[in-house]
Amino acid sequence: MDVAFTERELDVMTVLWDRGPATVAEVRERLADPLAYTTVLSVLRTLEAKGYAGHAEEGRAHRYHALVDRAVAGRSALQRLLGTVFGGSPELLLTNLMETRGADAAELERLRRVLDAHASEEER
Amino acid sequence: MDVAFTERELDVMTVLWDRGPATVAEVRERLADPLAYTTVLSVLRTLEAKGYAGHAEEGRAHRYHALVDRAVAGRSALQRLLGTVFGGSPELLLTNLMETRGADAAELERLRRVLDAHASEEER
DNA sequence: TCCTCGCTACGGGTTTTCTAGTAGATAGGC
DNA sequence: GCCTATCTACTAGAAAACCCGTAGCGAGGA
Repeated sequence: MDVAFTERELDVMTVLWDRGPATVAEVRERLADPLAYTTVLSVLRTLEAKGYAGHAEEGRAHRYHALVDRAVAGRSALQRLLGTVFGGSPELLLTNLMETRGADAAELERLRRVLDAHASEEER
Repeated sequence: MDVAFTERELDVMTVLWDRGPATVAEVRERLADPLAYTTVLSVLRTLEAKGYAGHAEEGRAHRYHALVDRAVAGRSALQRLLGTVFGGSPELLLTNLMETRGADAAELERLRRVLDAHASEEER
């Protein structure tokens, strides 16, 4: 499954992923940019029209929830990025990631473990 | 510096990054999607208008070249992705990357080295 | 010379994105 | 019962993205 969000849609989806099902007002107050209530509603509706989100009635309000998994969206985006900006090289991607945000020892250790986990996966 | 490309612009920039300065025709033939000559020209012109690309005259043709570094574009995109889809967690990002495309032993080794390089960087 | 080919310039049409206002319904307080 | 606050539905308009056609120009071959 391939997924593609616009910038604004991604902002909204992030809220749904982070906080779980939310009403328009809840999404709105967690958004970084100050948008009108109806603007947020519009974005949620397009998201729903595209099949990326759904909603359940809750009293008078609608509670929206993500229909695509965060990981799935991540895969699409990462693959795209890998194929374009990073020329298909995971090392380049990782290097770039490391250079930008300094990782402390603990985080480096966690990252190593991710690689280790995948290494043992490979053996089987 | 923050950079943001549309999907199509990214396709075109990728060609410029991969192949170096190129004419409209050259970009066009390396694009995955079959686009009209004038369409490619339009994209190149938008890129230039945004300051992301430039061109030099070459006979009757124009040879376009990237003005933003691949790494800079990568940083912007990665940061954005990290902050939204991956909830700020590099481990999650790396995990996703590993899960999608199986990495062989050699590649895992290269990735480890990237982390090592950054670890020694940290010590200083 | 004349015609064709390849290139840019210019213009334009369609769709999507982004933002928000207005209208109308309803629940809850006074 | 009535007013107010809060929702959704509907509408809308500007801007951007996307795609391409036509015109016009100049080089190079017939």
